[in-house]
Amino acid sequence: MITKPRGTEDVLPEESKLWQYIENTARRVCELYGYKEIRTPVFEHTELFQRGVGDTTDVVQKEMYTFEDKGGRSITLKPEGTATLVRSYIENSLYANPQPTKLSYIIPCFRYEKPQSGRLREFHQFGIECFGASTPTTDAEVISLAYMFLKELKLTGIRLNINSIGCPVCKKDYNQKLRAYFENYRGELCPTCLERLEKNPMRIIDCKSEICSRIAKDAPKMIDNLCEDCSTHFEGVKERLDNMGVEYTVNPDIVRGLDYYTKTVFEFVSDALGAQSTVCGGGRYSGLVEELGGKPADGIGFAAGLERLILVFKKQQEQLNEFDSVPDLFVATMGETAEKFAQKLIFELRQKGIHAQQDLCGRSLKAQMKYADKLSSKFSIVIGDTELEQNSANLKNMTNGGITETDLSADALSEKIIQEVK
RNA sequence: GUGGGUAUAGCUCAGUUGGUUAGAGCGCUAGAUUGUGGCUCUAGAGGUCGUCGGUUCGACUCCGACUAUCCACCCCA
Repeated sequence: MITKPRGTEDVLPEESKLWQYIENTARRVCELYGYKEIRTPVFEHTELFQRGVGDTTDVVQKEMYTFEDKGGRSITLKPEGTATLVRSYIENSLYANPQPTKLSYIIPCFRYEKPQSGRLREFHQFGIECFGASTPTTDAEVISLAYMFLKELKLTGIRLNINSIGCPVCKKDYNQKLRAYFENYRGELCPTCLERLEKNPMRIIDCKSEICSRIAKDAPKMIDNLCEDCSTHFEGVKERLDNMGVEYTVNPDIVRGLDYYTKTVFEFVSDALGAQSTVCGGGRYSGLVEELGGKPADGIGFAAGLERLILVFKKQQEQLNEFDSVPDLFVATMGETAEKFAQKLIFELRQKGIHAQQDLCGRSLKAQMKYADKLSSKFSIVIGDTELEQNSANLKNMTNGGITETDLSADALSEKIIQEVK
């Protein structure tokens, strides 16, 4: 037997209802906010991510699906969405439209990681990006979109954390302070954190090891070391979130792992998920458009992991059946003449928008009725020689057993069904 | 990439200190007098016990490797 590659998943029919519900909710909320969908390639030139996501990040260093195509180009399967959108924004001159440019996407992403629940090698993200607007109002709007999306999904146990990680100016000063602080504890830090001390001391704050996190507790916080511009920006964002009633916690310890973030960063975490609890994460990036060869423009966005949202859904008991099936008809038949007649009748009913089915396995009448029950058909009708002769049959309401007589025409049947449903 | 747990029917799981034809419930298929579902009863199909190798007279059971999966680290959505 050939099995699916490690870290991939089949979405079976039962579950795809949930996917569609989530995707439809995402699209609806985006429309409300004026975000337009953009569709981009599954793969890009490797360089885009090296420069966009950052050469030093784990994602680029060890998690990318990179290969050489037959023309000798280095190609990479998208590990995230932002770099691609920035590329597309520049390449298609979207900056020439009235700004800002508001884009949304639902894409598959690929990262070569060790799978565990909530972490796959192929996973899906719904995200948005807003280019060409640097006001705090923009940050607040973007965060509120994610907030509304999760609210509309009726997920419970989700909290919003926000932070500011500053701009290149204050980041530089801060990194120096941080490095100086951690130098005092050089002997106690874990090996990974010793590496971080050289490369990116901010990540030490995120370390889960007992010793490091105890040391990090008293380390200077970015949020206390913001330059004036960043500080007013952050205050502005908080004020506007408060104003809309979007609940959040300022968490000075959230540090995003992708290089491009500046100023506002945020994440939504679920208490139902264990280690991979971030259900949605994002932030502002000021230098990225320029870094990728465009004229300087600010950007801000987020991405939500669809598989993780689905996990949260499944853990929520009250999976209320709002995905209930529509009223439908099962046509049971006896004999070949009736079976052919039924197929044509069903064909016509479907054109009228009535959901209709018949047996395809050559079952006995009794078995057909059982099958109709398993399909949870709302209505059934039996057609045999008698019915064909009289051009009339009994329409049965499967929920209450009620019977209505009807002509054997698509018009009459669909009318009767619509009446019954009311 | 590191550490640990798990692997028996489509699903959830039993399987005695290693002993011959491997079980249950649910699901699936068919039937319970010939044209009507749900409940009940009966029967049937379905397993190279994750894979490969080792120990043994004999392995689902013990050992090893591999693979998959889960948990934590790491990383992130």
